[in-house]
Amino acid sequence: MTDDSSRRVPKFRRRAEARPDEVLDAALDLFIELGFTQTRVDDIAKRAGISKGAVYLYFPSKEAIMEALVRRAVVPIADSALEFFDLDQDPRLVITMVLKMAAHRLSDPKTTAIPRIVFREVKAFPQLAQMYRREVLDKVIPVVERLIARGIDQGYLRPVDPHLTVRSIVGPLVLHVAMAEIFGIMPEGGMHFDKLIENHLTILFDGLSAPPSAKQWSSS
Amino acid sequence: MTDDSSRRVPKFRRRAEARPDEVLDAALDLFIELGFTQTRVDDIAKRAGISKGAVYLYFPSKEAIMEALVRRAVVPIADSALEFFDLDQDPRLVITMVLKMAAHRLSDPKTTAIPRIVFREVKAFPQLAQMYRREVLDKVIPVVERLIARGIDQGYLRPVDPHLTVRSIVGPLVLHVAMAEIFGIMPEGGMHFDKLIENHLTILFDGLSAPPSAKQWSSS
DNA sequence: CTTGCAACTGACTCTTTGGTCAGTTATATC
DNA sequence: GATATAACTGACCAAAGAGTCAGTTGCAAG
Repeated sequence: MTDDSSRRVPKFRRRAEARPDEVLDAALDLFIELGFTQTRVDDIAKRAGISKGAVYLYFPSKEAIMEALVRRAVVPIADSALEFFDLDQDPRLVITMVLKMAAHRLSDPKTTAIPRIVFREVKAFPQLAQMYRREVLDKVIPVVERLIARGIDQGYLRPVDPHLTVRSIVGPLVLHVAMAEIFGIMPEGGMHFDKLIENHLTILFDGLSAPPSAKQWSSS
Repeated sequence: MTDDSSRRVPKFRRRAEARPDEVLDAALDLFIELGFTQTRVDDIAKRAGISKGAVYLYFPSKEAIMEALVRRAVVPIADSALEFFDLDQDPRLVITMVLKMAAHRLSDPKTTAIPRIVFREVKAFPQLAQMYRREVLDKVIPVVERLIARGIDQGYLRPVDPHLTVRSIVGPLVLHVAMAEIFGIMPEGGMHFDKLIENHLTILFDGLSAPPSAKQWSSS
């Protein structure tokens, strides 16, 4: 921990350079399954195929594992989300594409793993929520807001509040996942993300109200 | 603990009949603040103004406190929610009323306390989630679905999937609360529930798309 | 084969905390 | 005041689990 002399060439023999990642993978599974407090460091070690002592060669504490876990996952998320935004399209096309992509990704439990952990451990690790916010939400949300604002300017969308409208766009998808995750409430026969998105997009763009010819509705 | 003779009239002297509720109140605060595992029984006792031993006079274990806590809260929730549903109205009026009422209630952190606890402790206490589902969601959701189905039959609403549409109605509100709770993301100057609901209802009923005269959109 | 060292082990310590219980206090009744 | 007993206390115990470290193992270089 003290010297870093010239002879320390990085290609030196080493039985396992991949250990830290193996530990994080093991920890991820267990933190999802049991939560942070209920997971024993010994279990993480066992699952990673090493002893508890070895874990402490790579991480100074259990909390550090949690931190590293989220840090490792957090950066790629925003990047992969942002690549679908094209601000020069009809925003409805972009929203359609992005939601379909999101739904597809959410079919894989791995996608929701990190958010789930962050949600559950906010109180114990506020810095994780901050990190997630900074690295993911603060990057993605403004882009969506800009997309909406632009859509309004260009006459595609009615004049709505971009900030609040973000919630109307993604809220249903989040709730769909959350209800299934927490309460096991889902459509018969599966999550049917495609149907959810289709149903949601219809409402989102065209509204719930029956066409003009039907009984009217004036927003008070 | 063994006899129950005739002289045991229930009005007998007793210094505190309200103790169990006091313990639950204390536990609620602490479970929200710290989560179940991080909360010590001693802390619950202290906050309830008694000693740890006294807690065990009323509850056989720490887990039993958690269980009783949710059980106590869960029944009134559905009842108070259902009183606002009137199936013979224009469903848009009903939805508007209910969402405004919900938003008002959500301004009080107490309202979200139990759901937050249930959410955080699902893995450790699956029976809590089941209880919440049975006592709250399974009572409320079907009513909303019936409201939507009826609205479609009566020509107020377009033909959508009632089950999935529930998510489009309440998802945005849930996300609004969750984002504020977890990440501190909210509109400048406060939660502005009124504005959220207004913005959401506009979209929900009339859609995001600009009026017909503008550029068109055909749902593929 | 010998040597050197990074990688690793697992028994141990120390702290925390759920749960117990022998003893104390407060109150109602006579 | 005397007595019975419900209500309560807090010191104690035992289990669990985070973190430590003296010792062991296995690989690479000469």
